[in-house]
This record gives sequence, C-alpha cells and structure tokens, in this order.
Amino acid sequence: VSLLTHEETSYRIGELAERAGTTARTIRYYEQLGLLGRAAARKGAHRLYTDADVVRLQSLIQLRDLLGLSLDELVAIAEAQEARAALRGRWAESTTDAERLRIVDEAIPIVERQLELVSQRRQKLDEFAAELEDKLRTMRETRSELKRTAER
Amino acid sequence: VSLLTHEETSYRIGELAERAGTTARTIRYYEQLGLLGRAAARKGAHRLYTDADVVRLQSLIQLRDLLGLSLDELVAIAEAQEARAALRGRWAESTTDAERLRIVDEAIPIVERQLELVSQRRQKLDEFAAELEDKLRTMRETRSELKRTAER
DNA sequence: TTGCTCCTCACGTCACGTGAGGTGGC
DNA sequence: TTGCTCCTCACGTCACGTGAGGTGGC
Repeated sequence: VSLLTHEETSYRIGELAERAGTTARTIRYYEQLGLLGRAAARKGAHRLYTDADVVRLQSLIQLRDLLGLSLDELVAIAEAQEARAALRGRWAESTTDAERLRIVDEAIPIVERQLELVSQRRQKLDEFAAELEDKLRTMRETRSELKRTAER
Repeated sequence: VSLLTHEETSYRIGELAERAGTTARTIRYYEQLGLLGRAAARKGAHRLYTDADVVRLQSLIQLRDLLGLSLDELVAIAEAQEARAALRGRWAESTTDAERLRIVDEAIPIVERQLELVSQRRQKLDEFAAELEDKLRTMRETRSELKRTAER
C-alpha cells in the first residue's frame, strides 16, 4: 500500500507567475483581493502553490484578458466557484444524490454564462476581422492597379 | 453647380462618446495623448467632431478592447496612420503613380499585422470556448446520470 | 559562504472616474 | 430665462510596476 500516491509538486511564487504568464506582484495583489491562495501554504515566509493554483490562476487570467472582466467580476466568479468547491468537499462524502443534483444545477448556468460571453467576443472579433480583410482587399486592388498602369 | 455637396454633420463630445461607446473624459484624455482631434475644431470652448472622428475613435476602441492594446501602442498605430493620411492629402493631387505605390506598400503591412493579432486572439478564444464546452459537457453528463439514478 | 529568489512596505504609473465651480449653446 | 451639456482643474481609483531594505532556502 503506497503512502506516496500524491507527489504534490509545489511551486514558489515566481514559478507560478511564469506558468500563468504574469508576475509575482500580480499574484500577491490577487491574494489580497481573495482571488488566490486565501489560506496560502507557506514555507517560512515563502508562499507555496499547487498544480490546482496554476490552473486556477491561468483561468482567472484568461477571463481577465480574453473577456476583459474586471477583478471585481473575477472575485464574484471566484466566490461562486468557492461555494461550489466547499460543497464539492462534501460531495464525495455524505451528500445525497438530490443534493448533488442541486450543486450541478447551480454550477451549469455559470459556465453557460461564460460561454455566452466568449461567443459574444468571438462575434465581435469576427466582425473586426472581416472589416480588416475588406480594407486589405481594396488596398491590394489599388496596388495591383497601380502596378498595371506602371507597366504600360 | 452645388456648393453644398458636403453636409458636414458635426458632433459634440457627448454625442461622439455615445456613438463610440465611451465617455467624454476618455475622449479628452485621448486628445491629450494626441490620439484624437489633435487640432480639434471648436465652437467657442466646445469641441466639435466629424463622422471621420467617429470612425477613428471606434476603431481605436476596437483595437484597445478586442486586442488589448495599450494607449502607447495605439499612439504608435495612430502616428503611422497620420503619416499615411498626410501622404494621402497629396495623393489626389500631384503624386505620381510610383509614389502612390510606395504609400500603399507601406500601408498594407500595418493592416496585415493587425489582422494577424486578430487571428491570434480568435484562436485563443476558440481554445477557451472548447475548454468551457468540454467542462459543460461533463457537467451535463453528471447531471443526467444523477437524474437516471434518481428515477430508479 | 555566496547568489538567487523571496518577503513586506510604500510610492509611482496608466487609464481613466468623479466631483467642484464656472461658462456657453439650444 | 431655464436646463442641459459643455469647459477646465484636480483629486480619487483600479490594477498593477518598481524600487528600498531585509530575511530565508538551495
């Protein structure tokens, strides 16, 4: 029977920052806002993070950069996620199927909302791309016309 | 012969802000940075804007929000555009075809670069959407399984 | 022991938000 | 004449950046 089933790779703040594409300062600021490592493990004064923190920070940054959400909005999402995580802690244990169903039913609309925001962004980007392609097309036409008259 | 060929609809700062989806404060700040209305027409102390300004501001905001460009980067793009606009002023007049060709040849890579940035963003958004859809799928599967066991 | 990364203040910066007090157009 | 929008300071805020001075892990 192995007592070493979980290797528990842990990261220092600089490693976490690099993996998530941000800085140590940002991570500390997010901690202050309650976005990350609310009860961060420490080795002395040094913060220690897990793989779960890497995933969590990456997704926060995606929501921030790709959807342009403010940190206030991220806090709201994070709080909802934490409420679910707290429930999930009891999930595997003593929860009944009816309670589990309630948890999933609450979680689904949150992800659906995020998907909706992503779709809106995609649409805007598609329109913008079409604009730019149109612009480029006319410019290239102008260019080739100038080329033709130059050859004559 | 009509002397009224251009109706010259003009906007006040609040109207421009609304059309571009921003605020008067932002417009004044952009003016200060040289992004907009460098030599803004005024009626007394009130700033006046044209349809061209509406288009210009809208595209600045698109670049800012959709691509996440800083105002510094926008200034760089705007300066390049102004250089082209200055040349375009002479375009219709005394420029030779060879000069016109040079202008288009300089303008095309700028738009190509912007399109490239848009494509990168679109790809990231697509990946994010796929992630979310995957998440949603497993959640819905869990949900329907719970429903099934509940029915038995 | 020597670097390197980490720590906590704390002030600076970017991109505006938000009044304060006043003048001008419809 | 009365609102409404505009004007110019100027301080506040959000999301960090950037040292200053110091301690701790490899």
